[in-house]
Amino acid sequence: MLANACWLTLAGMHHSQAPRTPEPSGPPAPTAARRSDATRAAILDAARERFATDGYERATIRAIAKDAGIDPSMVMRYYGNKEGLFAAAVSVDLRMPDLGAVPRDDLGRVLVTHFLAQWEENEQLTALLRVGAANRAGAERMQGVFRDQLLPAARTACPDPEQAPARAALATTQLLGLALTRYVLHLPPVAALTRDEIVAWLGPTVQRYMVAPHP
Amino acid sequence: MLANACWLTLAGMHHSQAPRTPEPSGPPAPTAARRSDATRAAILDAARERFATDGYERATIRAIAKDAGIDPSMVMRYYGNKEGLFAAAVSVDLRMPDLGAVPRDDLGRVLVTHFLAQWEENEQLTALLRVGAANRAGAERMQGVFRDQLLPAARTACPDPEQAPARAALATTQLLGLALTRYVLHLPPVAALTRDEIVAWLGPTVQRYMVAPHP
DNA sequence: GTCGTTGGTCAACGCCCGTTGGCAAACATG
DNA sequence: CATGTTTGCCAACGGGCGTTGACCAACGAC
Repeated sequence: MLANACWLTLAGMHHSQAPRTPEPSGPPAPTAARRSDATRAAILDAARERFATDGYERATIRAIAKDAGIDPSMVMRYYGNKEGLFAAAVSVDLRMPDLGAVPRDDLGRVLVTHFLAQWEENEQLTALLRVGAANRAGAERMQGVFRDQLLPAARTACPDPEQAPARAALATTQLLGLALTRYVLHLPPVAALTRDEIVAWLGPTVQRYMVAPHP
Repeated sequence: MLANACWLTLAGMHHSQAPRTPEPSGPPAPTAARRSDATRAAILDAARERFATDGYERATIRAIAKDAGIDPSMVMRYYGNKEGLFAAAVSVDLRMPDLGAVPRDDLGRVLVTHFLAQWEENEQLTALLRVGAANRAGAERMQGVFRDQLLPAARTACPDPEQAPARAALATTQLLGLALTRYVLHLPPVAALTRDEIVAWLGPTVQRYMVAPHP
């Protein structure tokens, strides 16, 4: 989950910590529990919330540290720098279902329902969207999510896999537009829609983008 | 155009300038030409570009002034503060056509075509989108554009004007999602689409959101 | 008990930001 | 030419930022 911690530059992780215990062949835990795990988790929680509500620049390390109840220098020790913190705090997993197993006529509804649920239970998605709009590096991170998670799923659903990138991208325009207007801009008429209304309206759109013949 | 210059706080415009010439009943020009108009325009141009490419926080007054070839203090004198500069630089006019005169079956294609053209010839739209995603005040500004420009246009096009807010909002999710992925995130498969392809794919979507019966 | 390791605080550095006020040149007006 | 206004530059301010390194307390192994 912390695999790609170096995100914009390659300079981060000066204070990276290796696990202490050299595997005494005891329990099968690959990394031992550290005494500071609670603090680390508190930092990540605070960071996720700040990044989601304030965006990258306005989410200061000092504010995140204060939210977590510790000193700003702890953030630096555990995550190297601000970029490392963002990389550690925001590791999006869309939990894409197996689209091959979904009845073809339900694809649109299933996708919209899935994304609505993901977005409302995981504030990392809003954080990533905000930073993606603010930052070139954030935009590249979003491209990575599209490439590594959405595209493979689309390939299993599209009739012609060669069309998968375009079709997945079209669906993404609709789904990200919904997220932007509803969770970031808070456009009143969008925020007022119920989930069922959104699925009823957007489902056919995504359905068409995914499987309808090229217009 | 500079009407609502005070944007976030009410503190701006300390150095607001009134026109000097007290209307000598000469030419019908309401405000006389100032010697500094070229500089003012250069500042606004540089500000629009910086806000569009860097977003609000990273677009510094110092960088904008350097781009315009003048001293940062000039920006303060002419536009009060950073918020005043943004308000002056970004005054979006979507130039909405009279949708009542558009054949009902062409509504979707006309709207998508119009937005594509607007977006590609006016970098203020990208600037506003970036700031809207970064900033609560920016988001409110986008809400204002929706309320004052999109909604009135939608009322003349929707069969039932009572449904206009929801229908205009749905169309906005699709159009802003396109702008976000194409002009901000630069998602490769979206950037690769031609304008005609976009119109062919998104036109029916917007058409349905605007006039199709409630699902 | 002793001592290395870990968790955590504190004070500060250097930088860049928005912003301010003073001053010099260019201009306009009589 | 003399005077007031506009245009512009310069140097600085106060503050917040990311970041660093010294220092202390608690813990764990032997």
